[in-house]
Amino acid sequence: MKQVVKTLIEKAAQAAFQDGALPSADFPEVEIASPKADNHGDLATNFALVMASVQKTAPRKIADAIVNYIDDPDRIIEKTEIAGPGFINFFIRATAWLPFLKEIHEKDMRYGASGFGKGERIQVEFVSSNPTGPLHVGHGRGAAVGDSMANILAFCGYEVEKEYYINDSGRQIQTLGKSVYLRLKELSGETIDFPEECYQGDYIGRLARSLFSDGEEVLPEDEAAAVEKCARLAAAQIIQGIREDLDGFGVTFDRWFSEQSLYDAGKVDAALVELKSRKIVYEKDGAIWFNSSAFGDEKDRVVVRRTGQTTYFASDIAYHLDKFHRGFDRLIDVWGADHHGYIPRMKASVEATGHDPDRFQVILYQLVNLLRDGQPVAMSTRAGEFVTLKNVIDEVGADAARFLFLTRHYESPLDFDLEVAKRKTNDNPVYYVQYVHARISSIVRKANEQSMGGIEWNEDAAAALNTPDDVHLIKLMMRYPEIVRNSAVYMEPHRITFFLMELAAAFHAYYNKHRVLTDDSTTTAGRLYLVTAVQKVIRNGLTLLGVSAPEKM
RNA sequence: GCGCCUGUAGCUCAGCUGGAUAGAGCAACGGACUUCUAAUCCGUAGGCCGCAGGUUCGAAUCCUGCCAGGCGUACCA
Repeated sequence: MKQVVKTLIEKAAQAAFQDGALPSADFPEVEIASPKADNHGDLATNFALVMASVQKTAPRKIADAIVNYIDDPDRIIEKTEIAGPGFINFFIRATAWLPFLKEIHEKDMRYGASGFGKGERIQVEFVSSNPTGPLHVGHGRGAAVGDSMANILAFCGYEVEKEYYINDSGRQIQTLGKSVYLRLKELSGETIDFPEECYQGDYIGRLARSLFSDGEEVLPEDEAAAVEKCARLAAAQIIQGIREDLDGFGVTFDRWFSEQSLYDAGKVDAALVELKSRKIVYEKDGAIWFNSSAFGDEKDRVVVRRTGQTTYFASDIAYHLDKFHRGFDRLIDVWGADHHGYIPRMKASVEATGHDPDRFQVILYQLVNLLRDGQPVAMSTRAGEFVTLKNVIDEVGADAARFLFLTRHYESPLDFDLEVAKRKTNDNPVYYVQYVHARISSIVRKANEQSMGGIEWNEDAAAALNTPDDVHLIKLMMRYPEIVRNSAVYMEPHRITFFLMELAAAFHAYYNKHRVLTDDSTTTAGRLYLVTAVQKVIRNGLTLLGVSAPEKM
């Protein structure tokens, strides 16, 4: 509809210019908006305002000229008004909306989809939590954002791959091995002094026990080898747990990428060689430094320590280089805000290795505060005492958790209240939205029981949809494809969430005001056609968010 | 100190990338279930959009400077 009106305006402006009613043919892009206030019409444009300076004419005069030259053969427009400083408001004839309803039914699961991405290859990397302990709520937010972002991009015609990067190499893994090893010694009766830098959580002890309780695995005598073995087994076990937790959250990956595999394939060395040949690393104080300050970072960064060990940054450079080598056009990393200091150096490394830094994007989500009834839940990672993501999902359910994570812009800190998440009221919008789907399912069931006719398009039935409430729902649903697209463009999944809440509110209001199943078969058919369209849009949106659309509640 | 994020109704948050009278939910108050699911709806009340300048037809939105909170500032990740 926006397109239709836009074309009408463009043609009108041309015609006005040819007739001399407008002095200049230098027209800007026509922008059509859906006004908030009903008395501002169904659609509106600020075209005349934007053009005022170029035309050197008062905005209202320009608006006048354009309105006069609008040629509307299909009589889509009921009337136009020039308002305020020079807005043109369009009032669309009620029946002109109906064809779009048909479109929703025809496109069905694909309504809202587009080819916008043109098959561009995007990799979304998210969670990528170190395999040194279970996931907590913060990771849940990253998982929800990353996963639905990937869904949305795929729905918009991008070719998307989801990846989890496993830091299964380096010092943290060593520390993990040592922690497990020491707990094992403890189990066998030794008293040991558990170092502060080791992982403190109870899960380390449980892990140690489970790994060696069946007697299949035996520790080598040599301590270094024993620690090494503990590290390997423990990391594998933890990753398995992470995978299961994410599975329970409805999050899956196309690929789990091991950091160690980069070393094994010599890719970290290769990346360092490449940096050397480009002369963007240098030696100082026995270490090798990456000249990231030349690419906008605030200082240079070490890639090889004095000890000869590479830093995580070195393998991260190699990793992202590898992503580009795999042919991705765009890389999106989803990180917690506590990593934001890492962005400039990663951007720098992308540029330094010869790639466009704009093709590497980071979604930085702010941290999650876990609450219960408004009171903070203690989350001491150091002491290893924290509520895991699994705990949260078990308590509130995956749907509620996922939806809640997406009810805020990711740049806004999130208070996640366990008690609110469990509530089945308007406090907790998941159920509010899912309830729409369940309610409509129920209506359809009832209609089938009473054989009140199918849900087919026919002109008479559609013509029964002539109240402002009918049109309001249709107009809302027509905005959905644009919402999805903007959600992809700006990488903001929460736009879908808010749209769903708005559509849900409109439906609930409609439901309370208008009976769908009536004595009049034409009206019934029309309304069934309308509400089942709503049902489809709700289901499509929830699907993008990774939330189920229940038939019953 | 420097960098990033945030500041909008009592609380939790939106605000379509500069548009018209700033919107929801919760909490408060008053209403609606013999009717398709009340996990719902209708109404009332609630605002110096952190503060001060600037940019222009027009600013919650863009720029500058302050103020407050969070995070970061390693040869940790």
